Amino acid sequence: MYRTTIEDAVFPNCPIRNILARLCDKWSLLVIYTLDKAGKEAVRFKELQREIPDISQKMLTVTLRTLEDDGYVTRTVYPEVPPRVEYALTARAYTLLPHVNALIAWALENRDAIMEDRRKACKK
Amino acid sequence: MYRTTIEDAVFPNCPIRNILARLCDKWSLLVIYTLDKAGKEAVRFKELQREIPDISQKMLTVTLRTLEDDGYVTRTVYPEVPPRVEYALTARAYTLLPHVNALIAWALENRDAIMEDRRKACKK
DNA sequence: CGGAATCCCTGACGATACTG
DNA sequence: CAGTATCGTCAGGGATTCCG
Repeated sequence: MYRTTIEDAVFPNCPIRNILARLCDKWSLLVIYTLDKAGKEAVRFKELQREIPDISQKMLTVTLRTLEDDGYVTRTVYPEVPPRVEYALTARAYTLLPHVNALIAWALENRDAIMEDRRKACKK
Repeated sequence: MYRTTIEDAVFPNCPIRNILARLCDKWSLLVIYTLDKAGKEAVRFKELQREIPDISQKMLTVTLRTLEDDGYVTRTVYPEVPPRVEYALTARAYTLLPHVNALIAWALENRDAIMEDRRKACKK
């Protein structure tokens, strides 16, 4: 199973590439947002899948592992049968969340106008 | 020449997927940031390439066109020889910029800690 | 100078099947 | 339940060439 690359080759210190580009893959922001929205301390794997119905099970696993690697998420395995695994946001993730939520709010406000522009551009 | 997809199939109204995921490709944020950083009204194509040396000419073109489609950037062609084309951020882009800059600042603050976590995770 | 067109390839991602 | 393993696809992206 793969994970995304560790560092950008040409600009190893570029915060946009090394930190933001990683958060900006297809699913990461959505997973963080969903974990927060749940309003609980911890969320089970299956529950996340229900909240994001069109993510594949593989990509949910990979995304969570990558988020764990970068310290946004903790993964807790309870030695039960059947197994129970819970994911929770870290303190770091909570300092990021206001910015993410601001972005989402901005996107919501501008969605209609942007989609309209996009449609126009598409017809040309 | 391709451009990224227009709408997300399953959640056509999801602001994260339709607006943010588009901004979060490999180059868009960096181009917006670079246009802003230049501190001018308009920036020429070649100049952008110099500022982002490892972007290919094709991807710079595609990224700029997509940003134009979504109304973040204007493209002005001057009928000269040799041709001159200038790109500028729109008002919409300027309302987005504070959020982007906040994210970049956050990434800078947390870069060392995140990279450290990432390295540890990598060794396991 | 600022592209467009073409070719090509990697890796991100999905689907499916299997497992402790 | 929460994964891992395997395989296949294809779109994102690079390199190169050509053009007004």
